[in-house]
Amino acid sequence: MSSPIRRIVLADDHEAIRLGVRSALSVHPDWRVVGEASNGRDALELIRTLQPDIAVLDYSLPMMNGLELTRAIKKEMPRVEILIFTMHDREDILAEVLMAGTRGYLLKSDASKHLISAIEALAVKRPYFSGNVSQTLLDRFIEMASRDSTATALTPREREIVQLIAEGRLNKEIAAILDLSIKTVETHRAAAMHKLDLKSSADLVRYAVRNHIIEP
Amino acid sequence: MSSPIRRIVLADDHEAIRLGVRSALSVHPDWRVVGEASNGRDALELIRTLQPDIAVLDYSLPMMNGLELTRAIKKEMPRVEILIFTMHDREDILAEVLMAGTRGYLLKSDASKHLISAIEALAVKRPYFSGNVSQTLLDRFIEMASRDSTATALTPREREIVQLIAEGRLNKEIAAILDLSIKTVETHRAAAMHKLDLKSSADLVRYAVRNHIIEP
DNA sequence: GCCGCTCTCAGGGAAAACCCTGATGTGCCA
DNA sequence: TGGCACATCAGGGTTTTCCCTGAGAGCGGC
Repeated sequence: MSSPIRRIVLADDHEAIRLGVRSALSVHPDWRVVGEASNGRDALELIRTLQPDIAVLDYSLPMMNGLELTRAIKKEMPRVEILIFTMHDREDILAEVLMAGTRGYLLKSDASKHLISAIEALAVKRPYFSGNVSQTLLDRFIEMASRDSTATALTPREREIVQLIAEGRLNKEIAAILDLSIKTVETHRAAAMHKLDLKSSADLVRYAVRNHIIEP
Repeated sequence: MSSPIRRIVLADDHEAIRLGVRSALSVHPDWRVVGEASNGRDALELIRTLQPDIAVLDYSLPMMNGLELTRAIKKEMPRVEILIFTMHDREDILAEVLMAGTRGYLLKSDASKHLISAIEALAVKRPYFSGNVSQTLLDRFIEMASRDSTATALTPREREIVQLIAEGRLNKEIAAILDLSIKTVETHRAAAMHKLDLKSSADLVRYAVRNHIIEP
């Protein structure tokens, strides 16, 4: 079985680094670097238009740093997986970017050996981290990240309602359970489905199963 | 974590054997023998009323033998797991009862050592077999059994339509794909949901995921 | 040859989901 | 203090699902 194509966008203010990453990624036949940016603002615009699977972002980007950029991307396009690429081996930065929704963190000093593995991990939606980050911090966030996954995009209320829908409840029942009007339930349902780009409620159930919001 | 309660019905024409099985099962705190029958017809009636999780059936039952009984049960109540309990170590019988929908086959000579394991297996919907049945036969049927699971109850057409529904297709789309009228699709959908005792299409999707009809 | 199962389709009505727009209140935070 | 995200609700319409009954054709088993 061949792995699906992964479309990748790079953002780093140093052309040399972009070139290095690009050539490192070229060893993999199914990975396509579809765009590059040298600052955060351009990167966001580029990612909006290209909708890549993975974004490799320098933490210290001009105009808009990797952290702000990550937040912006995750807010708009939660399905884009983000690998933060930095020279800082600092726990506070890692914690920040993890909370912003990143699932990969790679030190530039580790790049040559680990870049491939990091992209591979993100390609199948698994987290990847390098550096001497504390194991406990890592565990805590991996746990959270894999539990939440792309569900980060949903508000708590939406998530709650998605869960009830996926459990097979009718809007009417949900309204009764949560003491809301049916209209409100409909609104949340529609909002969630729109955010996640789901077309039918069957899609929604599969989403909920994949993201461990419910058990199959 | 505590395992859920398993409700069990016994059917054997020898009281002594029922007593033996009952006491063997009593070692397990979560297993309840909720009913006993000494012939096939009574057994079917009992299973209809009690709707147990598991039925332990003698193959050579009076009135209606284990094979016919299995067919009847699986047709009406596919979720009831069946353990055939027999003194015949014969491949043809095994093949018969497997095709009828049994997922457990236990020789009376093996009862003391294997009864517990057999029930344990069925309780978590895994097949169990004892005796010197041929490995190839066994493999072939385990494969089929685990792929089909309780989905045996569905006709091929129903299964096909359940799959498409679970993939998020509308009745209209399914009708177009299979070149049927929407009404026919509705009929199959309703039949499948009724057979499987599903209330909403969300239930149907979860069923499809659990039974590997679709990937989440 | 009749019985039962499967697959096919239909009518018709009730219920629910889906879609869009618009509106109000609340709380946060820059 | 104005903007923004979130949560709440409504009107009003279209589409889809859900539910029921009924029915004919084909096919394999007893």
